[in-house]
Amino acid sequence: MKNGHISSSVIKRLPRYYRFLGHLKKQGVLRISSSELAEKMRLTASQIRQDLNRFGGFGQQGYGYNIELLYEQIGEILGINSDVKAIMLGVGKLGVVVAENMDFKKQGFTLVGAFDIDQNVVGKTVAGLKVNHTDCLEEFCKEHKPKAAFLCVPSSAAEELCERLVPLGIKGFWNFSHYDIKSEHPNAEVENVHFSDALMRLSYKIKNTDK
Amino acid sequence: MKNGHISSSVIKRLPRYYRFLGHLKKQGVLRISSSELAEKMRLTASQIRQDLNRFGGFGQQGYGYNIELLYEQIGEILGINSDVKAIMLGVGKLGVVVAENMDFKKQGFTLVGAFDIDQNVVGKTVAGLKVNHTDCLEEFCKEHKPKAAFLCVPSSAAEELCERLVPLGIKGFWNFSHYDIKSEHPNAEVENVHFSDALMRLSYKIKNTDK
DNA sequence: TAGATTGTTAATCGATTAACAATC
DNA sequence: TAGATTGTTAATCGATTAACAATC
Repeated sequence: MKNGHISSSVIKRLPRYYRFLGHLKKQGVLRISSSELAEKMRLTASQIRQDLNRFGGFGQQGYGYNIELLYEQIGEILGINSDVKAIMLGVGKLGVVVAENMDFKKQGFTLVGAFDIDQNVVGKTVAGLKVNHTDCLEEFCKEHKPKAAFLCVPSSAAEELCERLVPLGIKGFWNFSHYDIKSEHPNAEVENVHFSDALMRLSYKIKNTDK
Repeated sequence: MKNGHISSSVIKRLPRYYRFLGHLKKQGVLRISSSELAEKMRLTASQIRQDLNRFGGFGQQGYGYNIELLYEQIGEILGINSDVKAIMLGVGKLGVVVAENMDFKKQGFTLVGAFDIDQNVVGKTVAGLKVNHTDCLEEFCKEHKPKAAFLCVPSSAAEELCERLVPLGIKGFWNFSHYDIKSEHPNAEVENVHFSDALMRLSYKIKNTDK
């Protein structure tokens, strides 16, 4: 929209750039041109130059891009180095796997709390945190002021939770539930992880190959 | 591209339509107009009519869309009713959660096999299936001819696995690893579930709100 | 029939690609 | 310097939105 605004098409591609650059860096490659990178990533050189240039002139004419530097820059853009406090809602099987197997620091988050309504779960320790009852949400948020919520609850619970979380200052949701946060809370930032959506699209694609 | 080709922008929206229609159906709503649905989903009525019309005239002038019917049609388009054989690669914590908590039938898949290289896991039962050693992959695929693979392995293992799976007739990948299948196997159908990508984008969005 | 709402064409907007002058 | 490759403008392509005639 306004100048300086970065389109979501560009943002969506950033983590992939970050991943490819990370690999190249690990392999000890020092520089790469937009056309070489384009070939690896199956994009056009033009698109890469356009994308990167939205954020500044990271390249150098006649040379290309310094991988180490570009990797750092993209990380910075994505906020990898920030430290956003996040809480986990729902500590069922999925919540536990997510909480214990992700290194949130690498994405710029710190998990500061975990909540569930199940008395069999409340009090247990997950990812080094004692699980609180969801009743404590208001109190906890007023004290710790988390800005992100990871929703690993059924969609029935998600609706009510979002109604509470938004006024409590939660700005962003990492949403594993099927509740459509964006349509009810258009100002919230939302990243959905809808397993079944992905599977349905895969089903479509498999059905419609070579058409 | 060619006429009859459905753009991926449209495909991406289909599961969301399906979800909203499912809710409306459950609520007992019988019909809906494109403008009512647009308001609920925060889309434009135009877009909804365009999207649906790619697949046929499901609506009726002066009336709108029959919810039950449209729901069924979109399900059919997505291949919800097909029965694609799928295998799970990697039965670690994530693989187990995915295998045991998804109702694959609802997305048109049947899980017919599970594989791991860890001898502590091989032989165990997951989602009703005995876990095989990955060494048996070739034999198994020749016998059962699965068309989809669910990759819940580290990216180091994913590369080699894809090299084996593609020649074995796997057409589609549901990829939880960070290995970039598409850039090495451009003809494979791929749906990525990259947890950390979503988190990085969320980080970006939180950092750049109200800009 | 009159009113409502689709299907569909045309207009607009945005994203991608191509081209090339700037410059390392 | 000459060659390479960026940054950036212009051209193209595709997706979204608007408009309206068709029709239930």
